[in-house]
Amino acid sequence: MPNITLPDGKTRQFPHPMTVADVAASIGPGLAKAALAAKVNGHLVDLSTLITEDGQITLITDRDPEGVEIIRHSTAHLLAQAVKSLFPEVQVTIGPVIENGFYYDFAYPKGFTPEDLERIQAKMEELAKQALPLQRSVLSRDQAITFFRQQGENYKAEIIESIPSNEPLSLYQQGEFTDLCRGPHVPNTQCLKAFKLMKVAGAYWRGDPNNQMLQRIYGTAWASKADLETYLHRLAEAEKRDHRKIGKQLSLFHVQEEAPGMIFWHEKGWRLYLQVQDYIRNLLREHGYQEVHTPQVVDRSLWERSGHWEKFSKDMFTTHSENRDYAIKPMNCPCHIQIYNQGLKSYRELPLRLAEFGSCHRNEPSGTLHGLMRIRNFVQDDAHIFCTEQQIQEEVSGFIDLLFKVYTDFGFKDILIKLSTRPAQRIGSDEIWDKAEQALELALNHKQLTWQLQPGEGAFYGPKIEFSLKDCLGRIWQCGTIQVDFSMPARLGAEYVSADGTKQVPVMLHRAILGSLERFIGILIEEHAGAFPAWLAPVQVAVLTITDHQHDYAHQVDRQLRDVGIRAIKDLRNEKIGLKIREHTLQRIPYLLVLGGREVDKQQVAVRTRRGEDLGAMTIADFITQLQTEIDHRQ
RNA sequence: GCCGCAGUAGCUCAGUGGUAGAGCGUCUCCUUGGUAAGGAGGAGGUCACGAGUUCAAUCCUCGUCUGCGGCUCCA
Repeated sequence: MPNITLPDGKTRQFPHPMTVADVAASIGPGLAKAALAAKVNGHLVDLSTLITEDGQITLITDRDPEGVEIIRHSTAHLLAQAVKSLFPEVQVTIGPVIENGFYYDFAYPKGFTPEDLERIQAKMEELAKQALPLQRSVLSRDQAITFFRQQGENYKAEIIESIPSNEPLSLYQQGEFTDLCRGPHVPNTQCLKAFKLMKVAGAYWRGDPNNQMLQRIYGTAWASKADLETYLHRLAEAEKRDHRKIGKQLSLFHVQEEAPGMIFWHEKGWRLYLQVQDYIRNLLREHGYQEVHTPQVVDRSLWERSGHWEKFSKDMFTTHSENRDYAIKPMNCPCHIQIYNQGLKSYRELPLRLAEFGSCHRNEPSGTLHGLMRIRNFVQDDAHIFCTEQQIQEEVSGFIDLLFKVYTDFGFKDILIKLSTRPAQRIGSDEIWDKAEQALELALNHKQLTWQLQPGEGAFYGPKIEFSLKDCLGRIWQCGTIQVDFSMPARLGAEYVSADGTKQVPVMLHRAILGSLERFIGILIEEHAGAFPAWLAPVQVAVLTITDHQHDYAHQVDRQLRDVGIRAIKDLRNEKIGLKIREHTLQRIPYLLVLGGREVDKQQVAVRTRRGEDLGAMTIADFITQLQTEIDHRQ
């Protein structure tokens, strides 16, 4: 006699056990039709689940986020079914839900072509129309292994073998196709109305590069065709923000074959770059950092002592001269320790903060290069803080404050924070790891930040916090970081004299706020879609003449702007004002000053913004005051 | 590095086994025009690079380089 409580608090009593679908039907035919699954006492279950005991039931439809996830998961099964029916020799593996969709990995050495994808999509649509029921059954582990081995599905059998033996396994069958799955799933394939296969890619079995390469098919799935269209439209809009595209349109930078993974910065891109760098440079000076500069090319012996040569030599660019091997520096820290080591340091000098905009080269694998985001030559807003163990937490705390100020100034709000703790292979005692991890954790918690723990993901030399931002397509890129290092100062002989007169090894904190300036600027470009706030805009003002009678006045206006440090250009071409406005608007220049006969007569400028607003005519002095306020406030 | 796809004018792209085309831009001329494209004419390409097949390759095959989408990696 199950007693069922619904979300509105009402209870219903049933004379005998019923399925979830029956419960839905008892509430109303509309719900019975819309229901995809249900949550019974907090657990997601199928509509076919038999309810034998009292419980809380929430029915799930495609209006619930869980409902959309179930649709995505079932669409992954539909994909597998379609692939198996078109390509019987393929073996299935796994097919999870991801953000906005799903993927499924198949073992298929021949690989799928784009044409195959179209055929698969068509097959899926056909199978969806057939309204095939998804039927759940439960097998023992051994039965399941035998079942999949018989089907020739060795990957599935391998997955089951790794599941603890006492757990029963559920299988879902739709038509000819059966897949191992925890569920729940939609009741039949007709519930899958809006999906699209997006791309094929290689993926290693179990994420291990030593294993076989599988074929991964990515797809997106939604509750309705309208949602799917909205998503595809959003995607197309997001692609327009791509920093590589905007970099070309606005002539900020380019790359070419002769220098893979390295950037040719054009004038406008470089102004943006310098603007970002100057901002950080001033901030670091205000916050007690000493800016230094160290060599690009350093003898191999230093890298041997730091440990880089042994561990990372294949990822470093090297050069050779007069019987000596050199490495082009992949990072600044060993060089900073050389500066630290000049002269005996006292505990009174700590914390000592050395900063450098050092150009670093890393020979990243070719397949990982990506626009400005992942490159082989980059500059970090890098600094190393030499301090005592007791000073770690305060330094970390101060750093996080500084980082948030910077990210806010640049207009970022969505910042992902991760704390990575001790890996299996590491140096340093457990006590010191405890202390360092606690210092990082406390610093995060004191600021009430949400963060994610990544156990075992720390560097071998110490734990770290990472601050990441998303690009226009939602890909996550690490930007800021702070890492505790127990290893390198000792390896390279850094010491200080403590209060009791003994020599001690300082702790070193590696830290960067922006991380790679190139990567940060890449994300900045996408965040603003190239329409930078005035304080960052490579060109802040364009002075446009209507006819050549205004040339002298345009020179005058341009001169006045430059005299106060405003980045201006003038456009004196023999073109109509409409064309000039169009072109400079497309170049995302914040302010356009239109000069015609009227402006010359009144000694004014007519101001138009890149958003198309007409701010009217004003004196150049008024315009400068207004713009400078905007720049000063980083609006 | 691995899997797949791509590389044609400065840019965006079309195209074909018989040595190439559009729009925009550039250049010249006309036009002096008031808030998102004024008009006319001209120039511009070793079809990424190297081999092979063929009477003939930008097109087909193989290799290399680079880019794009993923995977792995990211001191």
